[in-house]
Order: sequence, then C-alpha cells, then structure tokens
Amino acid sequence: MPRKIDINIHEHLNPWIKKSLDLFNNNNYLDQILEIYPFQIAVPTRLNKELSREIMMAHAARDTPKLFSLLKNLTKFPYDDPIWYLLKSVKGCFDNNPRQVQRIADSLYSMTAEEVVVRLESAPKINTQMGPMFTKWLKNRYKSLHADEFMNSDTGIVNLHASEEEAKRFVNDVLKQDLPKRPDLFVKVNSTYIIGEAKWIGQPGGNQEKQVGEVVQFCSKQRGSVIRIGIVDGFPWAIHNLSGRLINNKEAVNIQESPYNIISALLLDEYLGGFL
DNA sequence: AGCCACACCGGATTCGGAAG
DNA sequence: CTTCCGAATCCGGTGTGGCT
Repeated sequence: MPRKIDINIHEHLNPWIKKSLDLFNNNNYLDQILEIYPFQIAVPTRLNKELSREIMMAHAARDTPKLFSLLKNLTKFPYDDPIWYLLKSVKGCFDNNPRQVQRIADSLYSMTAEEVVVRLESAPKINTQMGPMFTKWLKNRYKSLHADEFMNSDTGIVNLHASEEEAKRFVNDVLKQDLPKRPDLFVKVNSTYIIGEAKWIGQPGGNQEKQVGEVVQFCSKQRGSVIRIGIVDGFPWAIHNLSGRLINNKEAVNIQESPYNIISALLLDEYLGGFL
C-alpha cells in the first residue's frame, strides 16, 4: 500500500509513533522487548514412552483404526489437516468417509513412524502464549488494585486488578466506554483513566491487518475524559527490509501513518509518566 | 465447596493465490 | 520472479457446568 506520508519528515508523524519507530530501528529493540514478552526457548514436549511405542507399532503395522484411535486422544496432530478435527470429533464422520480416512492414513504412512512421534512432540507455538504476557508484565510493573481502591486512587500509576468480566463491566458501566471486552491496558495515572489495546504483530499478512485495524478503530473512538492509546509491538515499527527498500505493508503503514497515540510497550512508562 | 473436563474465545501463523 | 494479501487453521487460556 502506498504511503501518504514521507517517513523522513518527522513533523508529519505523531510524536509517539516517531519515538517508537526510533526505538525499533536504532536500538536492540527485539532484545529489549523480552522484558515484556519473555519468549521462552521452544522445548519439545515428550510423549509418554508407552504411548509413543504404541503409535509407532500401529504405524509400522499399518493398523489405521488403532493409529487413529491413539491420535484421537491427543490435541496435536502430526501435520495440519483441515479434515482431521471433523473425523475425530463429529459423530459419523469417521465411518461415513473412508476416502478421507484413507487420505489421512496415507499421509501419515508417507512419513516414518519416528517422524510421526517427533511431530507430535514438537514445541508449543509461542505465539499463542503472548496475550497473557502483557497482562502479567503490567501487573508486576505497576501497583495493582481492586476496583474500589482503583476508583478511589488519585496519585501515581495504578493498574486495575480484576477478572475479564469485572473489568469489562467497570469500563462500560462506570467509564461509559462501550467496549466489547476488557481493555488490555487499564490504568489510572493520578485521576486520569488510560485504557489501551495491546498487540504483538510478528509479521505481515493474515489476520494481522485486522488486528491493526482494531487498534486504530479503538483509538479513534475517544469517549469522555478517558484516554485511549494503542500499544503495538513488532513488525509495524519496521521501516526497511534487508535490501534497504521501504516497507509498505498495510500493517506497517496503517500504524505508522496513524494520527493517534500508538506506542511500543517499552515506552509505556514514559507515556504514563507524562500524566503524573 | 472443590475439582475436572470441555467448549468458547482471542491471538498469531501458515500457505496458496493474486498482483506487480 | 518477487511481494502482497486474506481465508483457514491451530493453540493455549478462561469461563462454566456437572459431578463428588
């Protein structure tokens, strides 16, 4: 997507966006971000010995019913198959669709028995663990208070400690924000409420642009005196690719050209400090 | 009351096809 | 040939309902 704003003319950028861009492009940003998103080493999770032996036996014997019944009890599957879930969990699908069953069996038999087990033992996808990381960091970083104390607080930075439901009620009933869910950031600086939508965007493509759109939408609907910000990290702050060409992906451009206060989580302290 | 299984939900990536 | 885009999919956490 074409850029409307020259990235080099800083006066045209929102100052917080400019700060975030500098942070990413002129520093060890990805190392620093470990403080907030502490990615762990991706360690494989070993299957119980007896089970893996049974799986390899059934595979070697081409005993499809046995192999399927063993795999049915696991959450992972050796490869991404769009039909597997239906076969294993919807009544009748397995019995009524022998061609699909055979196709999947043949897929499994095209790999070695060891490979089947290795794939089942593959490390969990770290991306699915990132949502809670921001919440956890926030809770440790700032003083966390329950709703009543939070409401009465009028000095310093405090974080609302509440369940998803309770926080959602609070933000909508008390602060009149009309949100479909609890905001990821829900803090109060002195007497100012600040809420934010936080995202990790690791790469362009896929649903990522929808996520970016959500943040921008969120920021655009300022209501009352509650301040809304976006907290975005990862790819949207990138400017040049390896060959030095300007990155023009939607995910990056839509964030970088946004007029709203969208920041890296690493700048949250500095941003909130401005309200003290 | 406490526990556990399970469905739902939010979040990110994969990968094939479209576009340049 | 390379880059861009979006539908489909997977994964783990959270909430919930049934059971003891």
